[in-house]
Amino acid sequence: MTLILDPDDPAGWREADAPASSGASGSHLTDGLNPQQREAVEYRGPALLIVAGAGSGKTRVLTHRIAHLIETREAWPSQILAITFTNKAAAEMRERVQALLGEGASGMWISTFHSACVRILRREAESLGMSSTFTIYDSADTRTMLKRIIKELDADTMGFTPAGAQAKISKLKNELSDADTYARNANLNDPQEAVFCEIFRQYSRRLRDQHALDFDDLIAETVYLFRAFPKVAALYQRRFRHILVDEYQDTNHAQYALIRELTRPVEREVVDELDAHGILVRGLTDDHGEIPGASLTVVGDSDQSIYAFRGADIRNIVEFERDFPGAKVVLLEQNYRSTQNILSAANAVIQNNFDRKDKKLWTADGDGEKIVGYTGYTAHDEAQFIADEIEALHRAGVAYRDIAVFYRTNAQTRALEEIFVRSALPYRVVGGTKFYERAEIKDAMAYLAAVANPLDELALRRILNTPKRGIGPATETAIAQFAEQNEISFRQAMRSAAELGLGPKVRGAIGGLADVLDQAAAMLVPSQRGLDEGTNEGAAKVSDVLVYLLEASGLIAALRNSRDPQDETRAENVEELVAQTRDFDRENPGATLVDFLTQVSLVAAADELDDASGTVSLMTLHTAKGLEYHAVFLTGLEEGLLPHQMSATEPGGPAEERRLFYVGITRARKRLYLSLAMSRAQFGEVAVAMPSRYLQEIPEHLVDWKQSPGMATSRGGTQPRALNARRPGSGPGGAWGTRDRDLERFSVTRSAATKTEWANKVTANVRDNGDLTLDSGDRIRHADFGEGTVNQVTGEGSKRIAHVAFDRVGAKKLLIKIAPIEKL
DNA sequence: GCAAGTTCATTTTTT
DNA sequence: ATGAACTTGC
Repeated sequence: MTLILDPDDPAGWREADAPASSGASGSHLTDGLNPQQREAVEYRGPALLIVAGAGSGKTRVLTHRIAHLIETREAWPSQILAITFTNKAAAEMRERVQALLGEGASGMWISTFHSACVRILRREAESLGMSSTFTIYDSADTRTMLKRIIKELDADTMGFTPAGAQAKISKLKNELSDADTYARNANLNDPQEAVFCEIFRQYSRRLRDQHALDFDDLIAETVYLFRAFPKVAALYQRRFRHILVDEYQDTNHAQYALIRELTRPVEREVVDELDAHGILVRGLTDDHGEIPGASLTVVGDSDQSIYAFRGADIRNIVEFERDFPGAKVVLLEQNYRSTQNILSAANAVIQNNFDRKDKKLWTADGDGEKIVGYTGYTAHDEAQFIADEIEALHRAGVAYRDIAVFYRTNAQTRALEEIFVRSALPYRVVGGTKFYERAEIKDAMAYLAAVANPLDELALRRILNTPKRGIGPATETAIAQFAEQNEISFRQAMRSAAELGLGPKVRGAIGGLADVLDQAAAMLVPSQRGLDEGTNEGAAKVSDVLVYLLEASGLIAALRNSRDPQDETRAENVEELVAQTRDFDRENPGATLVDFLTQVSLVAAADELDDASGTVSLMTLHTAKGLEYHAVFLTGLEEGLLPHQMSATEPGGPAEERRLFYVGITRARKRLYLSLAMSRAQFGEVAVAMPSRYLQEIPEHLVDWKQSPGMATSRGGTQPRALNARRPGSGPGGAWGTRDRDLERFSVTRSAATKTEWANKVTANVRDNGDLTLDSGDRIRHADFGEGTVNQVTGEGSKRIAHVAFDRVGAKKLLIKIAPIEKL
């Protein structure tokens, strides 16, 4: 029996074969599963909720369920829509399903909410009166727009900020509200409200004029499309017979509504109409001539809901049974990831959250090692402990890629990075400063965006004077006004530069830019054959267009010829972008420029993770969701950081922070480290930090404190000290969280000294030992570690690493080029 | 219109 | 402490 796959049209599939009996062909898909997992794979019905505790094998269940549906011939791959949280998770799921089936399963839609919606919207753009090449604006783009709007409306005098307006608009869109709906219910007598309505309206209008959508629109517009055009909706309702949603606890109202629309039955009249248009419906209809709603499977864990700030509504999962009457619920509680000690800690912490269904993770694999705790004097001290422990793990055979360091805020990476660089520890920050957020990359991308969508005013204004070509703000405003008055686009107004009464130099510059963009656009037109066949044949590759734009616009030349030393790095970054477009062209033959722009817009932090890289991963607790590591370090476990200061005022804030901690704990397979600092620099000021309240929720016997908060404050002589501890002082034994003025003073001096010597590694110049040569046997002195003997030197050039046995603190690895050392 | 100097806010998490 | 944003002088 062969599967004949027609990815985009499952028409006629019923005639192909009678479904095989599920037992026989699906057995290898249920072997080795526990009874609950097996039920989750085999259950058939309109709605299924899988409550999957952390590490309970939910990805396995999902992939097996999909494969089972296909192998039993209950569904064609093209009838399956699976929604994951990140593109990486989607790719992984696709691979695993294909591995289970042993053959290609093309036609399945496995993607994020956003990617799936873009795909639908580009296809159906016409219905919405929009170009299929619409631009997707990221949060930086929308903030720029809002900034302009607020300025023009003088709304800043009323206390409006771009960030504030952005948050509020995003929240409204996630509730499926729009500018008009909002204005109708708003109290317009309140001037504050009235101005906000105007901001919202302007913002929406500009997006529409520029054929651009923001992140929230991607979901909301798809819902709108389905509600306004039942026939369009019916195409997708008919196609997707099985919808599976992962991380359901983090869906917001708009996403919930989208799922509701997709699982709606197709009414008889619409079915008839589809039939009349030659769309096959035979075999899909029930006795009433309707196409029944798709079957829905959602997987989630309300204890891991950590995106309420972004509109995620925990009620979606809590009230699933009410929303979908007759839904089956399967509970997965057995954990296959972590040791019992780690799970006991996680259970103890999450138990403190009220109104949750009691649920306890358990494993059959034994207690494992104790959790390790450490309290540093400063963030640098904490980071040093982490670096040392990572080295110890590595020596014990744990690969770097199997180790991760988590933190609450991105700002915490600084201290960690400084110490990791100095310790020659290979690491990678996931998320954080993203490549595509760099100014020079955004510039280059804006050129591409302006070519792909000529109505994209934001992109045009960005590149208008980048590189510098003598077009200043005055000229920019003049063009914008001319466009407004004549009701033409910004791009068209540029063509009319002659009518603006500008000088010949400026006019030439504008014309030159317009010509470059026209030329690039011409490169992208497919050949006649491509046009006839609706393919992209004959169109220039993305990399070729980018190279043309960079050279013809003078952008790359400006960076190369600049005397600003940072521009050299920027030129390299732009070249890296060119390399990335080449990769894209190679991996996606026939893909368009718009495809490239879409992919870039929708990358998530976790998508950057490269499993093959031999590096330690650093990321926020949010990014860590869904991942797992052999060893996990949870850092900065202090009041004000976790729970974060900002969460205190939010209703449900502290509970969500606790879930965040819970998510962090449950990422660890074998080893878990909890660390904090007694003092932390914030805004350049050093402040005393208190241990996080959540630490006390972990039973004492589970944690082995190498240096407890009490020890760190008292610095008593009998206690084990930090590996690079300062002189132990004397003093009364401090309790959990007591202050110590000596400590404060000490920390300030230490960190200040370190800071001056070790300015930021990216921007400022780092200490450079240059050609310092070291050999085994040499004696050196280190700023922090004191004197020691070099055992060995490895690596080449600037990557040479000294393996040093220090007299006081033992063995360390140092990057010779930048370590604060001198030869004695 | 541009470069250098000064002020100022910034830090919660992200598709 | 740092980088963005604004002001001042050429």
